[in-house]
Amino acid sequence: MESNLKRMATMQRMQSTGLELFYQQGYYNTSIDDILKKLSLSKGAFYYHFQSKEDFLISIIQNLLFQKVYSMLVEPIEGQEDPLTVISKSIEDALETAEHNALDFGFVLSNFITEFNGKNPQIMKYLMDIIKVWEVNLITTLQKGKTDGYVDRHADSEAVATYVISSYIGIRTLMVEGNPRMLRYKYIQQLKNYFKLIAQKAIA
Amino acid sequence: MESNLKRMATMQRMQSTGLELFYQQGYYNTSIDDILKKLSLSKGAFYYHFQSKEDFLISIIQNLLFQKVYSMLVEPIEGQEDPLTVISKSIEDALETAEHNALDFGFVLSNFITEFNGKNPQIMKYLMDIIKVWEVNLITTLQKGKTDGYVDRHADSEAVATYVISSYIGIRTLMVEGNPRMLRYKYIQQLKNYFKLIAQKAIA
DNA sequence: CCAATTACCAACTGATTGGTCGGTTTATTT
DNA sequence: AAATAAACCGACCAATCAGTTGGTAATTGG
Repeated sequence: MESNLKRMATMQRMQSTGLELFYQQGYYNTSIDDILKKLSLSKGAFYYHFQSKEDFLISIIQNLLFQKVYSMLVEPIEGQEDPLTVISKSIEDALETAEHNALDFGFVLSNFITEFNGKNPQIMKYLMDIIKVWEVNLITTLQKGKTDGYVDRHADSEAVATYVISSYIGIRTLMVEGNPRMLRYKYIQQLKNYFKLIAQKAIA
Repeated sequence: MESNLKRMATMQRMQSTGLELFYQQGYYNTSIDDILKKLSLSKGAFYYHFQSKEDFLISIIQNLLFQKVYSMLVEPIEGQEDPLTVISKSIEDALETAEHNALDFGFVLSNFITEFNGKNPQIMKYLMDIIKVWEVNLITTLQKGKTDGYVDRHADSEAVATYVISSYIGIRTLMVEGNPRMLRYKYIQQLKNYFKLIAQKAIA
């Protein structure tokens, strides 16, 4: 029974390192040996815990990635009033994380979408499901914002959500090169401008 | 002298097929044999014309990709009056191309950026240079739009350009899955809303 | 304390890849 | 027509990779 803990601990270590390397080098460009070398583990250990490289990836997406995206981009918005403020805040936080050090999980997600597009429909489904959760939450929050008087009633919540997600994915793609700090500043500035429009009456 | 034409023709065929497969399957996931098989050519032919796979890719980026992005996203805007209208038109056209059939080169560009990020700085530079050309052109056109009275003088042209590029890259990433037609519609709708703001006075 | 289960090791396999090389065919020049 | 060069062929090499297998070390329950 206690061994179950060790099993989980080892699997977690593998998943965590796997996500890190998959993010840095891409899934197809990262060999299982790369991951194992970093952990000082052997092939046998890997295939004892996971059926295949793909099975390993799926477990990472559904366990690690989903949770991280959720806690970073969904939870901070959920049920809050003044949606436009909390949405821009959550995105700004995500971009700041990205700028300072390392793993911005929203970006990991969009990287994976790009990498697996047209190659692995099953993986794509898991990834798009995470996007969907974010999207639905944005829409719900925006709609609630309408009844609470924060959002213009004429705004198309679905379209706004799409636009927000798009611009976030795009700015993260651009931030990999160039001056991330400046890019973030410019981006947030325009996002807030855009939100002003939605907060107004009878324009959107 | 005449043989030079044959050389160029063969190289063009290789580059064209190469770009198509690199776009569909990714660079690292496409073997040289994949390309040669499609062209009924041999390894020898490939290495007669190109030094390496990487050299091949660079030639594709600098010859094919650059020109295509330029003619699709830069040229239609260049020197035109009423910048906001022509910009949204050019993006709408690009998305329509993407939706209907095949190669949307702006998206090829952003796919490559994602794939080579952190792996090949040299390739990244070539790719970001193309983005830069687009960005500079957007900024120039927006600035000209200010003096011509189409764009609000208070608008931050650089920030607007960044925001436009970001959202385009993002929506294309999303369009790979889901309903591309609807996504395009929603996106363009919001882009035009955003542009209304910039056309107004003293807000942006 | 011992047997059984869990966790892990590391050599190996078969397939794929980028790249090489000696040779053949096709076109051009003289 | 002969000689030269350009264009292409395809077998081969070394490296890499996902996955297998037969074993060993550590843990645990009886």
